[in-house]
Amino acid sequence: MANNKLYKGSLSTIILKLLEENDRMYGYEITQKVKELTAGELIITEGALYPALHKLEGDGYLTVEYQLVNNRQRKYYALTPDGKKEKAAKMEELERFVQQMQFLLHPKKSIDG
Amino acid sequence: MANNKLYKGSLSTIILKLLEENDRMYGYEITQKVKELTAGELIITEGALYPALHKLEGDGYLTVEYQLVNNRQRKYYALTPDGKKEKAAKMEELERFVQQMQFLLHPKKSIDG
DNA sequence: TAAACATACATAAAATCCTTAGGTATACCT
DNA sequence: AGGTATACCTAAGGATTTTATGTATGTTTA
Repeated sequence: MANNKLYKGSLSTIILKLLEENDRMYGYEITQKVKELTAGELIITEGALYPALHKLEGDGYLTVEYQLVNNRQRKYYALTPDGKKEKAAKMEELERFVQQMQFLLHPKKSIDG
Repeated sequence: MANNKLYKGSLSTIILKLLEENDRMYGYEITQKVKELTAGELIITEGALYPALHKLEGDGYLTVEYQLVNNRQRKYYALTPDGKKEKAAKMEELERFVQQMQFLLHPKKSIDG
């Protein structure tokens, strides 16, 4: 990903979450969706995305379906039952991360402050 | 750091922020402070911490002072003026990161919701 | 109609940051 | 004497990302 090094480690969480919301997506679509949702601030590079998708698939969290649209091959990914569990676990981990960062970086404020 | 892979990239931000609050700290103290603030959930490993401190020093963001306490050598680090600027920039980056994660992961909720 | 841009996939080398594993040394407690 | 805490350090390896490059098709623009 470009611009922000903090995203390291959160890419698979983002992918899993987007797939839960959209049922099925293909790689290029994911990059565009992330760009759209963050108003162009977050760019997922393909060199990061495709290996991440392949790993999630290899781990049994995603299924793949090929579809030809406008004479272009798309690979649609969808969550498996294990993928849904993994998504929930990753989300919890991320919430803990954000909370711990609050403790560290805003120690005098309350969590919602 | 142990336990949570999401911290990748945020270690230097944590160090800079803690140094701003405590004026000067030594390495071991930082590991203990982080453990304390996160109720033992976040452990900064020394293999991550010391190289990070050396890099921040090399980049001109930290000064070093040696002090002998109880016959043990401590290296006290403090922010330089550039370090304070860097700390502010890193904090902004982190705030943006958290906000972008909200956009991505809680798209139907408001930011404080 | 050629060039540029967008769509859509992919890999490989290099960089980055971290974990794991070790090393040195002193102080304290049992 | 051995274990734990304090206090510093580095090096090998792993995981993830950036950067660079490749293939191919469709659409827009000069």
